[in-house]
Amino acid sequence: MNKSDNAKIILHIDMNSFYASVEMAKDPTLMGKPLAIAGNVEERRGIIVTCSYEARAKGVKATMPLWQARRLCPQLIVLPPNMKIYRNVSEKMFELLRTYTPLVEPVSIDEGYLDITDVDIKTSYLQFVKQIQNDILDQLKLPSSIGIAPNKFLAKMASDMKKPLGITILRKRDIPSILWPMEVGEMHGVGKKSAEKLNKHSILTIGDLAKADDILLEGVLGINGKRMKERANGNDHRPVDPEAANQWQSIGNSTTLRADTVNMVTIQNAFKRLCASVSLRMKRKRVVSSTIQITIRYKNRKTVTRSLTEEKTLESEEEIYHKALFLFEKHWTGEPVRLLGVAVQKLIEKSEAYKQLELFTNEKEEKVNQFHETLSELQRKFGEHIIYKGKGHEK
DNA sequence: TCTGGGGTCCTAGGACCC
DNA sequence: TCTGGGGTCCTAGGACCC
Repeated sequence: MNKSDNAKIILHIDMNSFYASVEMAKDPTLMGKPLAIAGNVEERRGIIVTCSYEARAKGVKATMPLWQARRLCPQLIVLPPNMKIYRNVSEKMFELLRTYTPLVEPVSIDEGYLDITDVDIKTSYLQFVKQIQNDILDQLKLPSSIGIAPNKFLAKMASDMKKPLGITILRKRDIPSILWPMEVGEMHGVGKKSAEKLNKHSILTIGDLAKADDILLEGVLGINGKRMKERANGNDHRPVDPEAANQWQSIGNSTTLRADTVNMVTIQNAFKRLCASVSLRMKRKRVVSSTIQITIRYKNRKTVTRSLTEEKTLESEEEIYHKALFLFEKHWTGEPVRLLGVAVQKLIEKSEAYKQLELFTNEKEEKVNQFHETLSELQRKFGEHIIYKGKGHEK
């Protein structure tokens, strides 16, 4: 028994159909109507990003092609995403959450974890959480669902159980009756592929997973098998980390072209826009990178990624564009291209990058000096006929 | 006439070094 | 005659999430 773990009280806050709700808060005449946010609204490739509960009632779902959604719900109101506004509202939402505790970890634009273990609560936890939910609704006009549990995993599963505007408490002792009867694919972290694999071994529910054989699980899911079994048993020791959201692993942009193309000018222009955006975002976050990756998706949806790593770090639009185009020209099969992407990885904070460069240069100098000392020593010993052919003399 | 765009983490093979 | 084993880095692909 882990005392500190048992004692924790974690919340998972999930905004209900966030983009659609923000649009409704902005324009109340949309309330109560079937509303969808979709990318590429005017083009055939649009898909539903999110939709209101009124639209869901008609069968409209996220990731559904727009034309299909319109067929199911002819009255559907469709708006393009306005990410700037959503990000702004999201920031306000997290600011509000930080008034309850500094231990707030944003997970995405519309969800996050709170550790309220050490918050001095005068009323009951349920009352306290109701207050948070009401404050978000009053101040931002946005509905949310909140899970209360002893760890992140259970809180996440709990927030998903009642939508919209739900509050769900999931205690360890509730696990056999509430969590275990659920299908294994409903578990956070178990997607379609893993669920299929588990089903083949007669692991159908979260309860089956909780009791499954360790060796079998490792064979089916690798290292993730053990982790998922632990979670199915209600164990999850990940702390709520307010800094996690500021530690970027990669920054990338991609775009599906208006039509599949082999036109080099179209391709270059797309890369230019993508690289400009990636470079701008790097500058804002004050990071540089030494690894660049491009993505090419072909007409038949086959997707390849190609990357390169260099000693020198990249940051400017021109440098990134140059490398991206180099990678594209080297690896393109010549088939029609559907999507292009550019991403930078292995990010280093700009301030750190200078330090590392200095260190690297110093090391190099030291090595050169050492070499020359050795050389002089040898020359003293054996005479001048030992001649050093440096790089510049080769070929 | 189907399937966007933003991410994270893990795996597996090959190169290379000791 | 036939050849180990550990470690790290790089690259590409895949699963998963919102």
